[in-house]
Amino acid sequence: MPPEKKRMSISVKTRVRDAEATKLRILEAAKKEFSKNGLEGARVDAIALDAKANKRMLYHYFKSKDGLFRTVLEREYLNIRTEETKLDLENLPPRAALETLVRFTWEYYIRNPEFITLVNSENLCQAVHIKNSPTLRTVSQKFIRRIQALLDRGVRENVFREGIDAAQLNITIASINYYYFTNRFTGAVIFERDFTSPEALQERITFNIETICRLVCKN
Amino acid sequence: MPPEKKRMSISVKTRVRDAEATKLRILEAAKKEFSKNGLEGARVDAIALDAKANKRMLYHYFKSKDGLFRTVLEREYLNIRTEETKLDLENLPPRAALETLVRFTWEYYIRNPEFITLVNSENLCQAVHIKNSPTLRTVSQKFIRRIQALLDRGVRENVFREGIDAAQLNITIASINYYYFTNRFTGAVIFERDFTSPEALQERITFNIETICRLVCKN
DNA sequence: TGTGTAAGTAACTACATGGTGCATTAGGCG
DNA sequence: CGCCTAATGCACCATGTAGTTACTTACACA
Repeated sequence: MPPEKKRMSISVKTRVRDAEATKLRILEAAKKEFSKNGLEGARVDAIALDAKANKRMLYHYFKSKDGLFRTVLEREYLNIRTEETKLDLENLPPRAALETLVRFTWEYYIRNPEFITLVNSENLCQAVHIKNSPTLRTVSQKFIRRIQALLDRGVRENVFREGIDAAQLNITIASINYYYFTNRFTGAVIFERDFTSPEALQERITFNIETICRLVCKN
Repeated sequence: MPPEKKRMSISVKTRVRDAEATKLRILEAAKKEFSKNGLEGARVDAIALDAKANKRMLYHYFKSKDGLFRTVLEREYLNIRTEETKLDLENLPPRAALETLVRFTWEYYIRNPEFITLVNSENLCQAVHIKNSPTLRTVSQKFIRRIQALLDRGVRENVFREGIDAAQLNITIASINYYYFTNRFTGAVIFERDFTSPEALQERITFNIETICRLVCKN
């Protein structure tokens, strides 16, 4: 075998042994299983099976079930914050920027339903896994400062009301979108509607944008 | 023994065997355990122990772990709806009635933190336990109609905006209160605040009332 | 081409779990 | 008072669980 073919096999050819690929398969499978059944309900055997990996690998790379959960969760938080970063809030008029933010949050939850149940699991165990994550702290701070800057700009341009706290606003934006999805099953029983029909989704996002605009904007 | 003493023992004396009391102790213990650890995380042995009852009793009265969870959850839903019924929304000015409703929801979650985690568990398993509960359907319908009546009255009295849907409003009121509590642990990490300090609670309920009033009221 | 190391596998363990069979006992009722 | 039913208790089971031990195999580099 010529040496260049050997070299290629490192990066291009489908390798039989590929640590990174295996790790990723495990993480993807874990995300599915944890979000579907919760932290306690998730089965490591099921994760290993779905990842087409051996259970031993899972413990080799992530130490424990909780270690695996921690990694999954941190990746998910990083992912949403990264996507948020790409939002062009600074170059839009304040009101449009605000609406963009609300709509992004909404659509992110639709595209990533796992995120919500993972966060729920983490709160059930009182955030033990992320409590001491400096990375998470840093990206979160950045995000809040960005929203505060948007609020300040809106006030300067005389379109936003004064004295709104960025953290409170963030919590409210998250809540009206998050709650709708996480409680859609009990909601379907109580309100006797299909929460996921296109019409229902349309109605809700419209309502949510209205809610936030009336809260933040003048008039 | 005189017969009246025997009679008394049925209702007054501490009975060694008292089905209703045992049931109640099991239900209280189950509520604690299920809300603390989730449906999958809860241990029937722990429930029996805490209830000072035998595990056999638990299965005798509630058939299975899921049967017990169903009973606990239905009782909790009935409880919040019953308390809501006592709210004097009909005799207050519309705006005050709305504020009363928001404040009640907030305080109910503070007084009954278990409710939130129980509902989260139920949504994780896609509401299998309450899906076919006619009681729950009935009380929920009543509640929504009552809010719709309040909205209508507010419009007639020219203090509320037209065209607001009672279901959407209910979801929003629940969400801005519920989310704050259910996500207070991850929230503490992300926003670097104590979500449960008296000042934080005060700030949040004020913000939430403002949010709802600006959404519903004219001006 | 040979070799050390890291990737991968299968079988296993120790234990905890939800759930039961069966014997026992309290107490309301005739 | 004595009987019959419902409440209770104990010991047990089958199964599933997270985590591990001991081994094999691919492959990057010399």
